[in-house]
Amino acid sequence: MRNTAQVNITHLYESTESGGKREAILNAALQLFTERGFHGTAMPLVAELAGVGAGTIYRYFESKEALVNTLYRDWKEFQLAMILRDVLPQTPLREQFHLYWHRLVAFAMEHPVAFGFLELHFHAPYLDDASRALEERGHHALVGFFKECLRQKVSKEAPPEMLGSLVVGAYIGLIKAGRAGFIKMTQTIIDQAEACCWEAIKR
Amino acid sequence: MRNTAQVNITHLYESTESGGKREAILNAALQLFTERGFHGTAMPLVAELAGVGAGTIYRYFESKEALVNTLYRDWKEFQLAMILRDVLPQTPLREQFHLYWHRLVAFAMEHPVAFGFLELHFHAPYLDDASRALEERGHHALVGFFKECLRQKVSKEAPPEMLGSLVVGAYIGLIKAGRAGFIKMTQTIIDQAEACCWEAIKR
DNA sequence: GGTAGAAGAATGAATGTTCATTCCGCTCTC
DNA sequence: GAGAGCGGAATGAACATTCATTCTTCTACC
Repeated sequence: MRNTAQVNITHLYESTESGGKREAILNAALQLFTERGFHGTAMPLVAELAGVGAGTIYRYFESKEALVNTLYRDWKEFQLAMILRDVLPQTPLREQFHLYWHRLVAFAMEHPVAFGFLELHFHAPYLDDASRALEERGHHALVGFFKECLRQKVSKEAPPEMLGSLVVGAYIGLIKAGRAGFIKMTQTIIDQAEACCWEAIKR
Repeated sequence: MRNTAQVNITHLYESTESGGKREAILNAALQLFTERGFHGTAMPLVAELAGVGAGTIYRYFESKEALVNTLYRDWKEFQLAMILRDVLPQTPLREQFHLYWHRLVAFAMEHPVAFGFLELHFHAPYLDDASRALEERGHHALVGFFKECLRQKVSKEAPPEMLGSLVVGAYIGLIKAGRAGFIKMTQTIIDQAEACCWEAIKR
C-alpha cells in the first residue's frame, strides 16, 4: 500500500508537503547511511537531520534495519524501472546498449546519493529477502541482455555474466571517478566511455 | 620499524611462529572488517577470533582506528609493490597491460579477503593521511600508465583518468562476480576479460 | 462560529544493551 | 622472586529503542 505508485515518479521522497515526516526521515537516512555507513550512523542523528524527534522514526519504521531495507527497496525498484522501461525486444542490440548506458549514467547523475547508497549497500548482510530479490532481478536483466547479444552474435563469445560484470564494473568505476573529482562528466566523456565499453564486448 | 621488510614477502601476517599475536590480531581483524565492516565489528570479537584477550589488542594497536589503518597501509603497500614491481618503461604498452592485468587478478585470487578489505575501505572516513597517501600513489601509477598510452597513441584519445577508471572498474566488477559465484575464474575467462579491457581502450 | 474534549501524532528523556578501552591480577620465564 | 606479557572482568560512553507526556488536529455540541 505504500510502494504502489512510487515507481513512476521522477523523484522519490521529495513531496515535502503535508508534514511529510516519513519522507524527511527517508531522505536524512539516505544521506547519512551513504556518508557514514549503516552501523556508522546513529538513529538520533537521523532524527536530527530529518528534523523530527528520535521516537518519531519508530512510528514509521519498525527498526533501523526496516528503515535501510525500505530505502534499498524503494531506490532499487526506482532504478530498475528507470533503466528497463520501454525497451522493445526487437530494437537493435547496439541501440539497446546505448539506451541502457545513458539511463544508467542519468540515474547516477540525477540521484548521486541514491547511487552511492545502492552501491555501498549492495549485498549487505542486513538486507532482507525482498531487497535481495531486487538485486537478483537486476542481475537477471543484465545477464539476459548479454545472452541475447551472444545469441545474435553481436558480442564476443564469452560468458554473459563476465561481459555484464565488466561493463557494469566499468560504469561504476566511471561514476566513482566522476564523484571523486578525477573526471568532469561531460557528454563527450560519457559518450567516449560508452564507445569504450561497447568495443570491449562487441565481436 | 614495523613495516620495513614486509613488502617483499609473499604473505603478510602468516608467520604464525613465536606467539605471533600481532599477526593473529591483524588476520582476525582483516577477515571481520571485510565481512562486517568497520563499525559492524566489535573489538572483543576480533580478540576472540584472534585467540587473544581483548586487552591484548591494545598492547599492539593504539585504537580500533589504528588497527584498521595498519591493515590498510600494509595491504595497500603490498598490493602496490606486487603490481608495480619490475616493469621496465621501455616494455611495449600492450605487454605492460598484460602484466598489470594478470598481477591485479593474481592479487585478488591469492588474497581474496585483502582484496575485499581494500575495496570496502577505499576512501573510508576513518583512514588517516598515510593511508590516503597510498591511495593517491596507486591512482598516480594508474593515470601515469594511461598518459603514456596516450602519448604513444596506443589508446583512444580520452582523458587517462577515464580510461583508468573504466579498466579498474571492470577488473573490480569481474573479481566481485567471481566471488559471488556468477563466474568460475578460469584462465580462459581471465584472458578473455583482459582482451575485452584492452579493446575497450586501444585506439 | 466557537469551544470542550477526544483521538492521534510527535516528542525526547529514560532504559537496557553493547561497545571500545582500561586495569588489575595472574602466569610464565629467567 | 622479579618482571614482562597477557587475559578478561570492569568501566564509562554511546547506542537503538521505548514510553509517559505534550502538542495538534478533528469532532460534536451549543
